[in-house]
Amino acid sequence: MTRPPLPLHTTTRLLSHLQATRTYAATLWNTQLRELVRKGLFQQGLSLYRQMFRSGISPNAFTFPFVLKSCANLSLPVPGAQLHCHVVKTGCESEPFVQTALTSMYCKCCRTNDARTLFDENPESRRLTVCYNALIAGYVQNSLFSDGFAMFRAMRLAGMEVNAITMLGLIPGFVGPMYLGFGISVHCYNVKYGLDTDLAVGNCLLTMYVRCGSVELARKLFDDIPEKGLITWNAMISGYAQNGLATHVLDLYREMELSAISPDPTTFVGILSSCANIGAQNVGREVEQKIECGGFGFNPFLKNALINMYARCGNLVRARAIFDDMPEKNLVSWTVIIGGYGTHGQGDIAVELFDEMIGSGIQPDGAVFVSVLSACSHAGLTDKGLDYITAMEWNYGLQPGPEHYSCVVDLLGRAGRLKEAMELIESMTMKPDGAVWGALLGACKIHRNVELAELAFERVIELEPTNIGYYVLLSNIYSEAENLEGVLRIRVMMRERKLKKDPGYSYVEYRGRTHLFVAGSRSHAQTEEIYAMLNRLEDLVKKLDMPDKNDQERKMKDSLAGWECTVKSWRLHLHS
DNA sequence: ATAGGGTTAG
Repeated sequence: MTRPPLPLHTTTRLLSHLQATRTYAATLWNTQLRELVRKGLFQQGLSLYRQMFRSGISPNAFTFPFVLKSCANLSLPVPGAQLHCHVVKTGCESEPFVQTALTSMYCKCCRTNDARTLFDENPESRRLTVCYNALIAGYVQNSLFSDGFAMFRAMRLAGMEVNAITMLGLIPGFVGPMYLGFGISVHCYNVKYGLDTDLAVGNCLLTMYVRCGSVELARKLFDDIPEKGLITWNAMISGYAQNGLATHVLDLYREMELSAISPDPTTFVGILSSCANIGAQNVGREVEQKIECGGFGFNPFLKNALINMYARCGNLVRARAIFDDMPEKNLVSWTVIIGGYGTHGQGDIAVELFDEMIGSGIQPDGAVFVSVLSACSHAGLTDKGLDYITAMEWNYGLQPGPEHYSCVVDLLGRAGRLKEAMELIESMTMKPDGAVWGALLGACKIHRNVELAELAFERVIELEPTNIGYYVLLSNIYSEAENLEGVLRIRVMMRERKLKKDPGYSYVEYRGRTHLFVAGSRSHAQTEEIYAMLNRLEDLVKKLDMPDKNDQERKMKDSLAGWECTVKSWRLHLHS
């Protein structure tokens, strides 16, 4: 029954055939792996690698870069380190592609030290630009800027070639106005690279200028780039949006529509955030159409941006509809909808939503507490707000920042609890910022406390000497207290400091047209009718302010409660 | 075939 042994030459042939098949098999696996990684299916990529390993197929130098990239993107240092062992076992460690992939993997997993060890232990990596590039980018992305710069210096001292990708890794490390002049020196490197990388460096510089606080320089560079790509447009639009220059954003968007580049979700995010800031709901609706047409309707970033836009424009019904329709709401979705209800005086709904969010198991962060706390203060839910600030620290282990303290000072202040507000400020562990003292000053205005107002004012202008709003606020407090000497003193102060109040203005959209109202101006064609309507509304609100006679009237008052502040702010804008 | 990089909501 035993088989005769095969002749030796057959065995060798079989073995070499098997070897060849195995190499071929590895190639097949690699191809599949590449496809998965290219599509961003990193999880699947990793399981394919595991399958490959179990099948006894030896991975090669072409395999590792793909798998390492998957680990990097999923931020999995443990499987990453395991792969490192496989690399050593299969003798691929000196392969430049594998080395850089390993370095990058360690950096993306926040293990810059391991990446550095790898670099130091492989003498040949000191001769590879790509290794320096990976390490520089890794340091910068982990905010280890000085290490990144040191690496760049070492690279130049070693006489290594610096290329565009070195710059792409290095430039994001330049944060702060002192680096603004750096753009020019980047151009001095005059490195040769393909047009697309050239453009990427431009995009990167543009973003750097914005982050260093100069949208002007960014715009100059933008205008200098002859063939702008999608990312160039996006970087400029986001730059304006992040600096609150909403009208610039909308102008640029119109310009972009005339160019050959079509917008993508990133573009729309910037546009929508600007629409939210200036209440441009008609542009927002237009963008929503474009999103649907472009097939981006399911992008969660865009859904959140849309909810925010509608909520801030006052269209809570539409905002809520999109919110309810979202299959997976994240923390930002909840934050924007809570903030939306809060800013429109519907604090009760905001609070309900916050509790619902907690109930659904979402871990809150500082930002969502800001939105729920400000909702409480706008709706007069003082005790509820105080409960939240306590819970924030004790139940969720979040350290309140100045932005939370200013909400609570506002909360206590509006309720007339000025003494407690003051005590809270004194108990703060960090230095109070302008908004904290500003909130106290605002509360002093409501409750006519001149003495405390003077103290708050003194503190707030130390921190924000050019914020004109605070001078106006104190001047109004003096004027209500008939302290003319005080009013005069503030006026002199403002003149000395050359502070001039820009006239207030607002936009009101009506039937698809945007109307501009400037304080004191009666230039609108329907000024007379508008004032007449405002007076009627104001009378109505005053009448409703009388003691309640019956339930019916109270209900009416409730339903109009939100209107009061709207009417008042309109009056402010229309009346000098 | 394979590495290193640019834009993103509150």
